[in-house]
Amino acid sequence: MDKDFFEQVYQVVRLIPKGKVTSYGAIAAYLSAKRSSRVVGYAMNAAHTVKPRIPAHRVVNRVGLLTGKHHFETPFAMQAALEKEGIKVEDDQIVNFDKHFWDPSVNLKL
DNA sequence: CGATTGACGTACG
DNA sequence: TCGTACGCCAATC
Repeated sequence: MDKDFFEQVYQVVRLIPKGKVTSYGAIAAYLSAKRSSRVVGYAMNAAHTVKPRIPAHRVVNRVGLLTGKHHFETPFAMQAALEKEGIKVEDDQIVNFDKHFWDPSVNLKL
């Protein structure tokens, strides 16, 4: 099994603290593949096929937009999950996204 | 095997 | 400042 890019992505997503969110580009950049941001999103697409469940609801695009909410079991699942963690979501967009933003590299540096 | 799409991001006009 | 175009990697048609 070639724990490829996908495994790495899942690993990072699982490391996202509760009440925090990150972006595809951040994960891609952390994996030194910022140019493959799309692949990160694709990995998330298959995230539901991996175990344990991947908190994909904590992963959004760089503007904090819940672009992938439509891929959840229900479009509300993502927003509900975020709000449940204390993150406000308005118009499918995370409020104070920059404030809730979490970078994988931060976890390492610290 | 070639073309298109996608949960993105950056560059250019 | 806003809108459009392109690139990047992988999977699907």
